[in-house]
Parts: sequence; structure tokens; C-alpha cells
Amino acid sequence: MKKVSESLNWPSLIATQPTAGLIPEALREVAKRVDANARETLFRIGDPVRQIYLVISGEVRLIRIDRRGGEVILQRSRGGFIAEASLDSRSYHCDAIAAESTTMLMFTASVFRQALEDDFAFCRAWQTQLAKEVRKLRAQCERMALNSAADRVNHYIESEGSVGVVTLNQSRKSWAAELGLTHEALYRTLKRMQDDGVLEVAGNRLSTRV
Amino acid sequence: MKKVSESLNWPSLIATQPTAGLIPEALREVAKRVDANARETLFRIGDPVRQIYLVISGEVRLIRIDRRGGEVILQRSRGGFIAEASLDSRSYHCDAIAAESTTMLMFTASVFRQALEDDFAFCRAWQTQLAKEVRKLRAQCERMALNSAADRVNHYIESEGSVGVVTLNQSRKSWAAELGLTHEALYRTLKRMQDDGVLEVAGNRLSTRV
DNA sequence: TTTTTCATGTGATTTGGATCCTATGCGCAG
DNA sequence: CTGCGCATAGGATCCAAATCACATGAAAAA
Repeated sequence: MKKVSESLNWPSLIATQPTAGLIPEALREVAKRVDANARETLFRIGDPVRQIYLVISGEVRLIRIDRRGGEVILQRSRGGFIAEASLDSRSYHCDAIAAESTTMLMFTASVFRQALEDDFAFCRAWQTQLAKEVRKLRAQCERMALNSAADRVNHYIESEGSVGVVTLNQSRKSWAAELGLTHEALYRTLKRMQDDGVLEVAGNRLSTRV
Repeated sequence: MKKVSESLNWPSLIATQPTAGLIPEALREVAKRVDANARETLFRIGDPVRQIYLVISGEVRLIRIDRRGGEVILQRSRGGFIAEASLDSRSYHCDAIAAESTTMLMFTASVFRQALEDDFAFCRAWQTQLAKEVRKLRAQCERMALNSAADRVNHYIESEGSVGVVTLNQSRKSWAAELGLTHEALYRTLKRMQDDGVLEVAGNRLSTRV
């Protein structure tokens, strides 16, 4: 893992990864940029929690190795904090590896904790962020519990969009993954829904038809 | 919705719903118990956020009505706070209905917000709670993205248990729902895994065999 | 420039879970 | 004691999504 010691361009960081906007000035000053290669390990299960990471680009996976040696993915992160739930723990509860070439911001855990204590605005912003994440994840869980691909698409439009309209900010392929579908199933479903007249597609703008 | 004005027995509340343990003394004094009948509405989309609820027993659903009049479930809660993500909003972003006969604790939103500001320990506890929830929900999303029922069972044991052993605290039926499976599929999968010698079941104690 | 990579998109086939159904045993209310 | 509801359990069938295979075009890398 390579520390990059150039000074950080915060506006551009925030543009690519809005979560970075939460970071208060005090923490920005001590943030270190680190680059990891594909398959590189950030930390291992049991390691003491000394750092907390914010993924800027690339992908980090939190995994456990099961008893037969298989890899169990607990979380794939393509942006945002990882191990933020470990802030209150002594040691990590899983391994973290970079799934591809990845750049992150690294903060010392103790400094981060201190900032949460000292900076009430940061504390509240952090809390709001977590609450939003909870809401989003709960909706995603409900969505993935739906059996039909069309139901998941409708659910997505209802929960992520407004009044039956949503604008996608990602490729169909990655959207399919978010919906828990293969990209083939998603393409076919979108086509069928259009043929049935229940969906209108214009580029990345999707709207349900009554 | 009926307000019950008997004094609250907090130890027993916390026993049935551990989340209640987070509530600080100041809030306990002003908590109101409310009972809702099945299909009763707690709040509607657009209503100003004046209350926050903690589900003690029963089930509350956060829903939206889609353009064809269909019900889209954003969250089913059988315990814990609902609408906590709305604390920072002016108005609710969905409807809330009791799916069955339900008892809740009700707090005035402004008082709750004030408590988060005044009581730093509560603020931190609340935050920790949210972080745990995020971690749990992310694991659940990853799990539901697995196609095979056996994979989901293994994932559950790895992520919710430790060293390949987990003790269930719920019925198979509700576990099946949490795994995004029908109970039939879960029973069959457990049987097959035992027959294949990859799982050991002793009541509620499940352990993977190497 | 050429080559490679990747998102997009469709067809054919397979399969695993959903669905519907039946049965059993337990706890509980009347 | 009886009847009811419910969790557990498993059989039979069906179907929608996974899988595999492949074509195209655009963008990125060489």
C-alpha cells in the first residue's frame, strides 16, 4: 500500500466521492492518501483498529474466509467509508482487500474518534449520514426480497426516484448488480416492461406508466 | 391509535426490545406508549415530522403507494426505531401503517432531537447503534445477492456467528424470511446440507462442517 | 493506427427456488 | 378433551432468472 504525499485537492475529491464532504477541516489536514493494488490487503481480522478508510475510487471488499477456505463477501464498497462500524471496536472483525486498483483516504482511528467528540457538527453530520445509509439499505433489502425482476425495477423507481421517475447515475450493468440481477435479466425485463407499456425509458431516465 | 397512560416498566421493555435500552432517563420520562390496530395509519407521506416511534411488539410497515395503486414496502420493522432517518427531515417521505396489532413508544421529535444535542453519551450510543445497523444491513444485502439457498445459509453462519457456529434466536420461518427464502426452500436446504455432511444442526445451534 | 476491453443487447438452455399441497406434532384457549 | 393455529416437514410441478454463448459498438490502451 503506497502513501501518496502530494497535497490533497478536496473540491475534486468531494466531486468524485461526496462522502468526503463530511470531513471537517481538522481531519482534512491529517488525511493521508493511499493507493492499493488489486488483491492487496488493507487489514486482517483481529488486527487492532488503528486506521479508518474512505474509498475514493476502485473497490474494497470486506471478507471472511469460511471453514472450507471459501471467501464470504460481507461488503463491497465502491465509495464511502469502510470499517466505520469498527470505530468502536478494538480489533477488526473481517479482512479488507482491494478488489482492484484503489485509492483511499486514511485517517488515524483515534484522531477520528476525537474529532467526533470535539466537533459536534461533524458528529451530527456523521449521524445523519448513517441514518440515510440505514434507510437506503433497508429499502434495498426489501427490494432484494422481491422475486420478480420487474417488481425490483418498480421498487427501485418508487424508492430511489420520485413520482414514478428516476434518473440512473450508473451503467445498466452495475444497476443490475445493485438489484441483485444479472445484466441479461435486467435488459430483458426492461424490454418486456416497455413492450407491456408499463415503463418508459429515455436514456437514463426511467418512468413508470400508469 | 390509543395512548396508554399507565406508567412504563422499562426493564421489561428493554427485555423484549433491547433498543429501548438506548433511551436516556430524560426521554424515558416523556415517552408515551401507544397501541395501534392492524391496518391503522401512524403517519402519511408529507406529514410534518412531529413524532418518532420505537416498535416494541407487532409490525410496522413503511410504504409508498405506486402509480398503479400498488403498495411498495420500503421497510418492515418488527422492533426498533422507525422513521429515525426522518429526524432530520421536515416531513415524512413515506406512509407508516401497523401491519398487525402493534405497541410502540412515542417520542416528540423535537424533544428527541434536543436529547441528542444535550446528552453526548446518548448521541454516541445512537451513533454506534446506527453503525451496527449499517454493518448488519450491508451483510444482509450481500447475502441476498447470493443465488443459492445453501450459500445464503453459509453466509449467515459466517457473518452472524463466529468460527462457523451460530445460534438462532428466531423460528426457521422468520429466519427464512430474513434470508429472502420461502420456509420450504430453507427446510429442504438445511436437510440437503446435513445429508451432504456440510452442516450440523442441533436445535437452534448450527455449525458448518469442514 | 490497431488491439483490447467493456457495456450493451439478444438467443437457447438449464435449474433452483417459488408455489401449491398435504401431513404431523405441539401449545393453547375454550 | 377438543379444536384451532402454527411451526415443522416434505412431495410435485412450474417458471423466471441464471447460465452460457455470442454479436455489436464505443472507448481506452497499445
